Amino acid sequence: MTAATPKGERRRQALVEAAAALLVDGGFDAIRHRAVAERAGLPLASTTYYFDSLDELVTAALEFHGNAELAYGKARLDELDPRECGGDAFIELVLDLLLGPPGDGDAEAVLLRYERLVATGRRPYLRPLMRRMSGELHSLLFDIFTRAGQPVSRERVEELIALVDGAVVNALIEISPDPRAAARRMLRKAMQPR
Amino acid sequence: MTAATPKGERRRQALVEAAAALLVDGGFDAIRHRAVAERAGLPLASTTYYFDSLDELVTAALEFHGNAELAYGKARLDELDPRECGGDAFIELVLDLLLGPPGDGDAEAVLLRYERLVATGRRPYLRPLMRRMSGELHSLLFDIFTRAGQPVSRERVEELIALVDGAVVNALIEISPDPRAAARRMLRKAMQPR
DNA sequence: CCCTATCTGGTACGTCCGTACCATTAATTT
DNA sequence: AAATTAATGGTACGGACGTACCAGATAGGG
Repeated sequence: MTAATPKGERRRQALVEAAAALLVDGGFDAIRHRAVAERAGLPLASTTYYFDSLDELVTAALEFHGNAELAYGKARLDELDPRECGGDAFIELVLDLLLGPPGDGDAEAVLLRYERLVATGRRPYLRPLMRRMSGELHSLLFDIFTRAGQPVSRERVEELIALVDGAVVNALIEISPDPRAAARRMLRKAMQPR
Repeated sequence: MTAATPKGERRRQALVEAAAALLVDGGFDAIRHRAVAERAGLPLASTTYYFDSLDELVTAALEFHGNAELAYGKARLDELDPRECGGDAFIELVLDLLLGPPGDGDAEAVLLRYERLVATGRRPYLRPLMRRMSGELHSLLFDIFTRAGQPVSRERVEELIALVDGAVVNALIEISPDPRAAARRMLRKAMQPR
């Protein structure tokens, strides 16, 4: 169900944002009617009024969060100074796009991106959305490589993404996971000139 | 709690196997007291009698399934004929170790391995176990490369594993996912002589 | 103004869950 | 055989969940 009134639209949006916040904090399973309503400061019934099912709410939350991530990526592309992308800085840029900007809750934040990919395996209804967002991310990386004076094939982009993703997933089982460091190591090795 | 009687031990084992089967079918969330009991043909209370908590049951199931996978890998290593591991056959062997033998429920089966990795991110109590199993798998692959006359560094093994894992996770969002094919493509490219 | 469509929010139903309880039975030890 | 320990299985409790319901409030168009 969609809102028909400006106020209704604002309410609906508040629910989506609350759901996205829960998604970041606790993964897909954290998105529940009651939790979303409480986080948005709205009554329980508002969640069923604006969303026909929980899946719809989950989809909206994922889309919201994905768009935010893509917007961040595009901003980074726009402000990219081709003279300043020597090796290490460029690698950090790529990591920022794939893992999000570095921070305290690093492992926690990174986890979500990969939880999303895997969770999609058991939630087919998310596939179209995930495909779209994944495609845009690939294009974004392609553009960034090109702009940085390191043109690559689309195939190569996929290869590098796979390398980073694999490094991250395998780093998650460490005692104190540092997926970003693992990804950095792999990326550095793969990108060093031969 | 552990069993003290042979019959009790058998019952406990039946529960572990039922839980492992559920794990394969439906992921971690599918392991619930009632489901395990029903699958094992035992009463609900038997699950709480032999396992102090659900986490303990989950851990036992993961360990059981992991050991089975490792045993499969070791068997493949033992029967390996160094004369028969030309390019493609060898690649399939590596894929078998990392994704399990190919089959109908391919995508479904593959999903579990990656769900495990990611789920470990939110279940710290699984980390020691996962680390052990992951380490053994790495060693196994290292041995196989060596035995096959393609010696590699441990670092290179990690790199190839990451590549496969990344390819798989990214393949999961396709309309009809074929993670094995995606992994094969990446692996082939990475291993072709330069 | 009123009427109608939209929205609000409290409440309740049915289900599933983890876990606990406990009287009974089986097995083992003394 | 008696006593002690282990195992069994039916049942119940309290909580969380998705979802439905509905009386009341609100707001825009006639």
